[in-house]
Amino acid sequence: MLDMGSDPDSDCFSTIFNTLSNNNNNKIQRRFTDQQITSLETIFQFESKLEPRKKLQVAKDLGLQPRQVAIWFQNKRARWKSKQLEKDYNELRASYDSLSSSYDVLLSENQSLTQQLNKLHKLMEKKAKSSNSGLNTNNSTEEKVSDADSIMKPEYMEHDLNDWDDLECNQLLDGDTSNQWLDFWS
DNA sequence: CGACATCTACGCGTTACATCA
DNA sequence: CATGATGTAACGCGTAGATGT
Repeated sequence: MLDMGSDPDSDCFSTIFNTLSNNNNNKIQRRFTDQQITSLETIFQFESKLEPRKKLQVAKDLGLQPRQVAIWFQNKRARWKSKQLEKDYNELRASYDSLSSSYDVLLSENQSLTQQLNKLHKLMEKKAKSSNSGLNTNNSTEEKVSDADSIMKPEYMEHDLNDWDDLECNQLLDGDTSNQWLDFWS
């Protein structure tokens, strides 16, 4: 992109332009007064863009050139947008951090539950082996509930333990399914 | 009615200057 | 006092929409 701003020749144009558009200065930047700023800020709160007629009126009221008012609103919109972006970023960041910590908690719970399931699985295998070896003296068709079974929640008992291998447990927190979990907990 | 030129306002990036730590 | 960081008025450029020819 052509950078006219850093070109000395363009400064001549700027000077000419300033002379034409600003009666009394060129290159001398004059800060707006506190009253002018306050008025402009107040107007901006209600309308971030000015109708041409309103712009002329504001310029007249504040003793500014209409172009100065237009530029002030342009810069103000840019500053507001920048701050808004920063605010949005911070909110998203906080949301992400919250989700991330929730995920860590879920991951920890998942590992704990997986360990419990492994222990139960081994207990069940042990029990099955002892039953098959004929050492089980209980002839009743209804087996006595083992300690392992007694601590399992009913909803877990609905599933065959063989279906709850490590892979499947881990899948709960992997890929697309993790979103469902996070949605559920949010 | 469509094509083109001109004007206007805007967003974006940048510059030049003022202010402050 | 010098200097770097920050804020801000103003600018140039590109572009979209409105208007005129």
